Amino acid sequence: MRVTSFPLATLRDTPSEAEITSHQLLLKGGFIKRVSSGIYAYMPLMLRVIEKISHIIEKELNKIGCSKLLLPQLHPSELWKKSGRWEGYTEGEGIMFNLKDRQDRSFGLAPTHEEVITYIASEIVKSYKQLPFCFYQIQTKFRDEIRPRFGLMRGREFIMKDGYSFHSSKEDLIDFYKIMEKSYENIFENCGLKTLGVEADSGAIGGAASKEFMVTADSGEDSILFTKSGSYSANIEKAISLPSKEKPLKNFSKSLIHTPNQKSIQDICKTNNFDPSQIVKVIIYLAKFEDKSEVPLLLCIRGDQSINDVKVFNLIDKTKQSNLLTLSIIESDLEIKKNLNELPLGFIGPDLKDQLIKKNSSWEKKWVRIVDHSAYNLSKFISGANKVDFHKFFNSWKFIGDNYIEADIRNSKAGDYLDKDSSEILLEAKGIEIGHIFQLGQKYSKKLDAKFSNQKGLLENIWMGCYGIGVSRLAQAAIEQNHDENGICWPIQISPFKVVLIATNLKDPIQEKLALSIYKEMQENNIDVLFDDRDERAGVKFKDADLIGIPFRIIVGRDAIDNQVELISRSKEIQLKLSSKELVEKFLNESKLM
RNA sequence: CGGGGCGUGGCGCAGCUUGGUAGCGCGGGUGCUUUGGGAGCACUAGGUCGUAGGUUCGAAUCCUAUCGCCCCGACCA
Repeated sequence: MRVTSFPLATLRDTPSEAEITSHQLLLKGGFIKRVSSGIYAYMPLMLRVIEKISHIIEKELNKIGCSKLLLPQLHPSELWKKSGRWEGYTEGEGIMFNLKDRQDRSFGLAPTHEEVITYIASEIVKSYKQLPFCFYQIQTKFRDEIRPRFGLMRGREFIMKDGYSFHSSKEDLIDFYKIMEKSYENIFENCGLKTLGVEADSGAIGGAASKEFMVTADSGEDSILFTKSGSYSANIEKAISLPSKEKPLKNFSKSLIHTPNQKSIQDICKTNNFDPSQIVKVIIYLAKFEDKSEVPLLLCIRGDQSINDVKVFNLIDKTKQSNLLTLSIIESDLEIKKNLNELPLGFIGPDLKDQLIKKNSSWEKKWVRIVDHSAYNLSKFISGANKVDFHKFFNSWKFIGDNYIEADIRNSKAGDYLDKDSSEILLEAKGIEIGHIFQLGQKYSKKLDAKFSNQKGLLENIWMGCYGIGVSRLAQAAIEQNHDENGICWPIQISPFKVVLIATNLKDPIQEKLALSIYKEMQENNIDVLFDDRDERAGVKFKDADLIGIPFRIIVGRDAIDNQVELISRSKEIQLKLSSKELVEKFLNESKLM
C-alpha cells in the first residue's frame, strides 16, 4: 500500500486525553479515533492489525475443529429473561444497552452471546451423535461500562472473539477445555505476545473452572500472583496461599487495654508497640439477597491481611437458596444508626453481640461470623473490646463457640507461601486480561432448555464451555508490551505491515525508479509492504515509521545509483547494506527469524 | 454513582484572579530555498472561547444551569 493512498493521520503532540502509553501511541499514530467515550473508529492501519490477529485466531481454532459463524447483535429480551440475566444486565448498574422496537418489544445489544448460541444449539442438537462441536465468531460487543478507560482497553464497543463448545459429558467438556487452553497459548504466542495463564474466579458468567490469560504490564488493571518457577499462578480474586508467620505475642496480665483514639491498626501498633500480625481486624459487611433478605456479616482477619470480597461473596452465596446480589462494607452513619445500637467503630471485637442489632432493623438479627484462617490460627491476639477507646487481649477463640464459619476470605499477597511444605513464595504483577476460558457446565443449557438424547436414549442438558479473546484489547496490550521512546514496536506477526519502504529523496529519478521496482517486486512476492511515497523529507518518514512501529525498513538513498539499499529492523538489531537484487530474499530470511 | 480535574482553530497550550471583543507553538495551504532523523524564509486559510440562560454599556473572563471528556473506586474481553 502507498502512504498517499490514505491519510496517515499521525500527530506531532500527544492528545491530552490519553494516559497510558499504548493509548497515547494509538492516537498519536492515527490508529484510532475517538467518537465518544469508550467508542472508537479503527483506522486503516488499526484494522490491518485487527485482521492479522483475527486470522491467527481463526487458523488456530480451525485447527482444533471449531467452526466460525456470525451471530446477531440485537437480542430479544425473552432469551435473556429465560437465562435469568435480563434484569441484572439492564437494571441498576447493568451493563447491557437496551432499547425497544416500534412494537414496543425489548431488545438488548449483545454484551456476550451465551443465550443466543444456547438457543441455537437447542434447536439443532438432537442426539449425542452430533456432539461435540464448537462455534466461534469475531464481532463487535457492546457493554455500557461503568467507566470506559484507556482507549481500547475498556471500551463500550469492542471486538471480541467468543467461542462456545457443546458436549455430551462433563468429561468431554474438560478434555476440550484443555485443548482450548493449549490453543489459546498458541494464539498468543503466534501474536508475538508474552502471556501468563492464571486461575480465575468465573464471576458473572458462571460455571466451574476458568482461566484467564494475562499480558503482564504495569498499566494492567488486574493483580496476579505467581511463583518464580511457574508452578502456580492465579489472579488475586482466586489465589490461595499461606500468609507469612505472625510475630509472637507475649501474655498480658489484664485483658483490657486502654487505647484512646487509636482506631486504626497502625495507631494501636505504633502506640503500644504491637505488630499488625498480632491484631485481629473485625469488619462488618451487609449481604443483600434477591429475596430481599439482608444479612449482616462480621468478618475477622489478621491485622496485616486484607479481605477478599470475591471469596466472601462466593462463600455467602452458597449459604442461601436465594441469589446474593450485593455485598458491601457497612460504613454509612445513617445505616449504622438505623440498624444498630451504639457500634464502637474502630474498637469492634470478634465477640460483638447479636443484641446490638436493633429489633426493628430490616437485617437478620444475628451476625454471620466468618473467621479467616489467618485470624483463627492465632492462639493469642489483640482485638477491639467493643467499647470505645479500649482493646482487649484474647488468649483463645473459645468464646466464639460453634457459632462461626472458618474459611479463606483473605487476599493473597506477594511474599505469601504457596503451601505448608513449600519454600516457594508468591510474586505479584499487574496484568491485562486478554482471554478467558470457562467450563460453563449446564448452567445455560438448563435455563434455555437445550437438551440432547444421550446413549441411553434419555434427555440430558448439553455440557458447555465458553472461550473469549478481547481482540481489540489484545492489539492495544501488544503495544503496552512492545514500545520504546520513539513509538510502537509491533510484533511482526500482527504488525499492519511487515516492512516500510522509504526513498530519502523521491525527486531523485534514480531513487524513484529503484524504489518503485522494489515496491513492485515485494508486492509480487506477497510481502506486506508500505511504500512511503509522500513528498516529505527523510526525517519525517523515519519518525513516522518508528511511531507506527513497522518492524522492518528499507531505505533507498544515496547508494541507489549503485543499486545498493539498506534493510534495517525497527530495533536496529539488524542493519544491512545490500544490493537491491538480493533484497527480497534477504528480507524473507530475516523476517522469518523474528 | 461518589471523589478529583478539564472543555479556547486539526493537536498541544496561554489568556480568566483584576470584564474592553482572542493569542502562541505545532499542524494545513501557496511560493522559493533545502533534502539520511519531525528544515528555513515569506505570504495565507482556519475559532459562535462546549451549550443555554443571566449580570453588565460591554463576558473566553463574573453568576446559574446543562452537556461532554479525562483520572481514582465498584464492572470486565
